[in-house]
Amino acid sequence: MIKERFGAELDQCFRQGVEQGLWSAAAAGMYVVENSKRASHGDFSTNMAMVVAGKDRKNPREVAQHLVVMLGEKKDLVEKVELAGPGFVNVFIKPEVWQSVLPGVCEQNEKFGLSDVGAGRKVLVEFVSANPTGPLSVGHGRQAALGDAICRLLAATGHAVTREYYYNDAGRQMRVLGESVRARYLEQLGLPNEFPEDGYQGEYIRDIAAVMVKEHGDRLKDQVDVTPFKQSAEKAIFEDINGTLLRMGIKFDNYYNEHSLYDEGLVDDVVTILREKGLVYDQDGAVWFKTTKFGMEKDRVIIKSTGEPTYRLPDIAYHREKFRRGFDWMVNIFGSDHIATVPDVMAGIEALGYDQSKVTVVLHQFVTLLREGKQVKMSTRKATFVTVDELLDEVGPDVVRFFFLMRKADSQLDFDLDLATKQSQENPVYYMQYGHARLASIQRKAQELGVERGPLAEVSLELLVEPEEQSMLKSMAAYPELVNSAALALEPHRIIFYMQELAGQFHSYYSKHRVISDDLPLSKARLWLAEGLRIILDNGLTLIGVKAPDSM
RNA sequence: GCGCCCGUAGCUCAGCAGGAUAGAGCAACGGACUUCUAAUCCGUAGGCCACAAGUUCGAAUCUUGUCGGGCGCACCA
Repeated sequence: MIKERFGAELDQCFRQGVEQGLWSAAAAGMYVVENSKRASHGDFSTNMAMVVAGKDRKNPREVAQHLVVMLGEKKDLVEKVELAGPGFVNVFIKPEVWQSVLPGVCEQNEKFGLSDVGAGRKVLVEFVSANPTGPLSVGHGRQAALGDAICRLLAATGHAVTREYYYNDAGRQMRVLGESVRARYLEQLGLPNEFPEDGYQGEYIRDIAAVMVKEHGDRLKDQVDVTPFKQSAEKAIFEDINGTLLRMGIKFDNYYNEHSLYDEGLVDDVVTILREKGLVYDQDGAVWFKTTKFGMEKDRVIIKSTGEPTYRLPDIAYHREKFRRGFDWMVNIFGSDHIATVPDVMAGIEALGYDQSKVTVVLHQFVTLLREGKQVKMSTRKATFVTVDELLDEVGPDVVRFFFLMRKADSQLDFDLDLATKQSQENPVYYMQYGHARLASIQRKAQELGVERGPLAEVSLELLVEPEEQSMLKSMAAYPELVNSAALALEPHRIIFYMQELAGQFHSYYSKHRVISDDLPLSKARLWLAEGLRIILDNGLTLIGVKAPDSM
């Protein structure tokens, strides 16, 4: 907010310089304003002089000198301006300007930081999308936390968000699942059975079979078609998955069944359209998509010689439906093992005449689970994977979400179970939550003592002059910009890093200064400051789906 | 062999669009609770930003190459 104001003033100085013939307009839009890293460099600094000098072949320090004079005249915003180094211009903002951010924070309260940069654009975010073959594992957990936080960020920035879960209950995987259940069913009836070679060995299969024995007795023992087993399994597993997601606080708006694409002839449509465009051909009994036309190394099969489509075809049809449903932006969140599918689908979108730049794929790297410092090996087929439910049992939803979000998606993530389990200083989750609890506690204490912070308009905010107070106000002013950039970059981890920093500033301040004291005007100002901090911690935690407790 | 991601302090990682003396947490060491919650704070120590070249006023950041780790490269999803 303040940075934008300063940026506008700087632009005006630039234009003024052009008018006065001090420099050309060549550098327009090429210079930047940044937050100074060092207090001695002021609040903001700009490289404008160096960029201008580079374009016009002038001496940067001379250009900077002009700028220093011009900025010095912005007396309602600027305290002082300094020329430094090779031509940086460092600007110190007046304390009262920083103090003025506080009323905005407190009045907007839970709305502070929200924006409408999304302008109501319709965004479809697809994530988790695990087929119902078993409980959600740790990898899905990362995707769930990431996807949901991205949705929250997009919603906070004025996008109309739809959360969608895409699944397939018709493929080979599901058939094997049905066969696995049947084998356990027969086993529990004491009948001969053959467990599929690549069957699902998890205990949950036995549970599903047991329910079937209870409901149907041995009536299904001669059942040749696996459908009833498959259906029971799907139902039970989806209930389980949804239960897990709900424990994490995640609700989808829509579940999209791949099968419906076939029922509505949408898969055939794609083949027909591509064939008409000459982008498809038959060879060796299979149908091939000319992906080489879209810069890929070789063509890909979309219908196998058995007549079954490969996963690409319904994926393409699904994306075509996303476009036809009128979304302006489609965000797909995939594990890095799905990298290979991305170019295929993108080629399909392009081939069908849609704009692939409207599709953004967020790939996240794998999760390594550590227990006692050692990696826990996981396999879906064997029962050796750790489920999200187990994580939730051990550490609770706040810790789970936090750990999954604290790294950027590109990085591999170590989930250290021992660290996550610790309710101590080593566990970074509590740092922010504790900050919020402390801030809430201060307000309670003030009430107990009968110290009213009173109406904001009557509070002497000019008393907030401590360096710690100034720097917290500065951080607070940067929050809305942070939310915007995190949303547009689809990077929730930025919120976490910001809040760790803000909570740190507060903890440090807390141990150095007292909010409530004998000085009533000062107490009031600081109580409002504390309230502003609490609001931002609350809002930020909400964005990543972690609770902001009033006491711990 | 090819494609994508990663390589920054002992460990786990930030570093926004190239900017000034590279940051945080944990671990280590030394301190601080009669005062609004010590799940906290203060201090010390810790670095060839994997390596090499290039681009430029300036590179952890951009380009190329090398090395190391992860994930892919199906008529599986």
